[in-house]
Amino acid sequence: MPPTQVPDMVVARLPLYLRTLEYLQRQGVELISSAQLAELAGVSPAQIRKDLSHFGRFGKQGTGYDVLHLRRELIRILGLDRQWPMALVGLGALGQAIMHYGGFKERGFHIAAVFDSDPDKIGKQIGDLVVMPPERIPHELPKRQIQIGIVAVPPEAAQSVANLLVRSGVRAILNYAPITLSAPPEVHVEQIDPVVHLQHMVYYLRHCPQ
Amino acid sequence: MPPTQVPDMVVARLPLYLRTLEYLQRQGVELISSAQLAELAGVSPAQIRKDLSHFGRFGKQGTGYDVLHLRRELIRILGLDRQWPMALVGLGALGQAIMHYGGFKERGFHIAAVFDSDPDKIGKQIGDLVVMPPERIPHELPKRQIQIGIVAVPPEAAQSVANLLVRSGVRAILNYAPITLSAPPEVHVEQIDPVVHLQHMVYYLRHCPQ
DNA sequence: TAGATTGTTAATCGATTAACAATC
DNA sequence: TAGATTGTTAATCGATTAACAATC
Repeated sequence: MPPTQVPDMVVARLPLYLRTLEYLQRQGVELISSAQLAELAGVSPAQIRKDLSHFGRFGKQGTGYDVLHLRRELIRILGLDRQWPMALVGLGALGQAIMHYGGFKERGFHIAAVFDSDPDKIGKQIGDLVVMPPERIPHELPKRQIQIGIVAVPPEAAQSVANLLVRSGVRAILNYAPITLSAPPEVHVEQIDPVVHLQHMVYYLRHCPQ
Repeated sequence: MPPTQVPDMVVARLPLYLRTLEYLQRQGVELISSAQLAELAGVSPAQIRKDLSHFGRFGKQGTGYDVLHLRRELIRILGLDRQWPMALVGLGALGQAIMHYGGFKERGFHIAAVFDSDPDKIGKQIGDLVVMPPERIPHELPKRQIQIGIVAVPPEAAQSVANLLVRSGVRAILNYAPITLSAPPEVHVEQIDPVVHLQHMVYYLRHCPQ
């Protein structure tokens, strides 16, 4: 129950469990064992039980876990029982794709402010938002209580955008620029770089027979 | 020198080092110490030296690493000294964004075949490719020597697309569908799900003061 | 040579797994 | 009750870090 100090690797797996439970719910499954859930989530049964034990006791011996109940508990633990507004910086091809990505709204996230430094884009309407210049970040973010920033600018600009976001009260940054951002320890940064994943896998294509 | 058995976590970090070296090269830096490289890559100096030691000795005591030389070595180690053609399955909003993502070509990856099951999309020209139905995957992939697949279909369809890719000789899958794919151990699967990253970070927004 | 930094070993740290008592 | 599966402890495993001899 008390999140005394949960390892970050454990927290990182909770969204995977949640996603699997949502999948099971769509399939109409009501009850699931740690063994079955582990199979679907790609981890070991012991790991699921150990991970969950950091937060409480959610199963029933001899029976397993109630899918709907465990899902609700994970939503509560992760803090997903509310909407999370985000700021998107950068409206190039990538930024526009992020802007229109359907997966956010479904799961409680939405883009509540958009910024780009291109004069041709500033003032343009996108959905129900108007593109603003980055100088407006320090004013707009606190006003809209935005704590999450998405960085989708070229790598040269990414660090200065991140600094601006941090100065404006952002505490979580999802970085799509192919560069490692530095940020104070209280700001959480995660990175999405498809090429890094591809390069990682290519190592094995080259080093494994066939 | 001999990749006797390198831990996967080490291989996973090599692309980050490579990316940092490319950044340094753009900045005109020619020589770098493990301490400086570590700072930029967001890891510890000892970890960089330990990681590299699995593959050989690339530095010079008292001096550090030659940026250009270490970059070339990492490219060779990762198997990036060639072009890698990929197959993209799914041409919804996400698939189209992936199709037009500029980061691939720059770094030696390109989409060499596109598939979608929508009759309205099949036959359409995109760049210099023609959209084909998924049934063509087993024929087209071996013909074009494609070993990498990108999955960008709805979650319900993702596992069956993955199965089809595996049967057609793919050995690496980059999965954008929000579901954990199962695949035989010789096939490497990596996942990109921005919402999982956001959910992970939100835990700390909720659990840390302020 | 003196100073700096690597490459490598040994020590520490933490995460995963195995096993089983508790219990539904 | 008998069977099944959790929650939890202890053992294992592996990754990271610290430290320093080697060496440029």
